Amino acid sequence: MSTAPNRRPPAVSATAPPSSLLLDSQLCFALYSTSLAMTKLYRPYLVALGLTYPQYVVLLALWQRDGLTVSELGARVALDSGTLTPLLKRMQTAKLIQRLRGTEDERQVHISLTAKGSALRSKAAEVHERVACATACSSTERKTLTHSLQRLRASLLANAAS
Amino acid sequence: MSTAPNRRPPAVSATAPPSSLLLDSQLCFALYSTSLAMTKLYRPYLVALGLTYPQYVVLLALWQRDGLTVSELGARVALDSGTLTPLLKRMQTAKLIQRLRGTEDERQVHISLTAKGSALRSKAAEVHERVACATACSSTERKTLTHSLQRLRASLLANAAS
DNA sequence: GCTTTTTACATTGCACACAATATAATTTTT
DNA sequence: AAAAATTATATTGTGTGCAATGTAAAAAGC
Repeated sequence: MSTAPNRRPPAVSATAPPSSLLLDSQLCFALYSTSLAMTKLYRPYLVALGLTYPQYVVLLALWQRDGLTVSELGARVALDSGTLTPLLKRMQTAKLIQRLRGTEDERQVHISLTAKGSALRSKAAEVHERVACATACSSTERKTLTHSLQRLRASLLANAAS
Repeated sequence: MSTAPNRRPPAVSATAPPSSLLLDSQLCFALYSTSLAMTKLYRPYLVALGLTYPQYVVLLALWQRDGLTVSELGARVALDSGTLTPLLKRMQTAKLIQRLRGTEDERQVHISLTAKGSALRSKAAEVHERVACATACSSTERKTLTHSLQRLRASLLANAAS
């Protein structure tokens, strides 16, 4: 690696970039950076429960409906087997879930909560409270934003790779 | 791994979970899954340019202001050196950027665009257009949502680890 | 019934994210 | 000015995300 001049080059390109390419004007970056910030906010609370954020999401899905197959879970949390298989194995090692091969259809693997996994639900509710506070949004504002994001997500999925 | 009963257990827990823990009611999951969906939408367009999404974000920052140090860039895109250092090395290998050790302060590394990196800007503008279409949002709707997310992000950062 | 196709999950490889730690250069303190 | 503290970047290790591929079971076609 060579050396750079002491003073930085002109701050802005000679030809000003179109305003659409300004980092802070982009919806995608607002989404990306806010999602990372949300995960960072969750981290210390979840670490205290021995969880990562994606593992927490999997538990949310299972608390709502236990015994899902890997692909049903994948559809629910929008992750594929390449992500879920190792994640679920770690959760099994942590004794949060069981992975049971289906008897009716032996290709399927059913994921079910252990007592330990079920018991985390009440602590998760506390975490949710703390995070909700940190958003500095009213319940109504959170709901409105959640709906906007869900609508956007539906559009993005509908128009993917088209 | 053992075997599971053919029929899944009762769909919903005996004690219904508090509505706040329903996956689809959570702002955090709406953020997380929508951000992943956005990245997925970008992927094919960016692959055609030899970029990943975080690399595209770094280019957006550099097109706006070239010659940033690693930490200035990190502040701009909300990523730390553990993420940026290997990412920037890959971008250097791809001849998109240069990494130049500072002469005034030799701890710093200045990141500057190569001709190839600068030239990608016009193609990125095309990608932005296509993605904007796929959001199925008006320009006004996108701006409103972007501002809401920026406000949320500021609150999350302000209340992190408190 | 047997082959072909499809489906469900697992594996591999690459690129993030990030905590924790290391290293070297600068600044501050004394 | 020498020692201590701080700062800037790099390294290591763990855990995602995801494309591409592999494998085995089930379904479809003949």
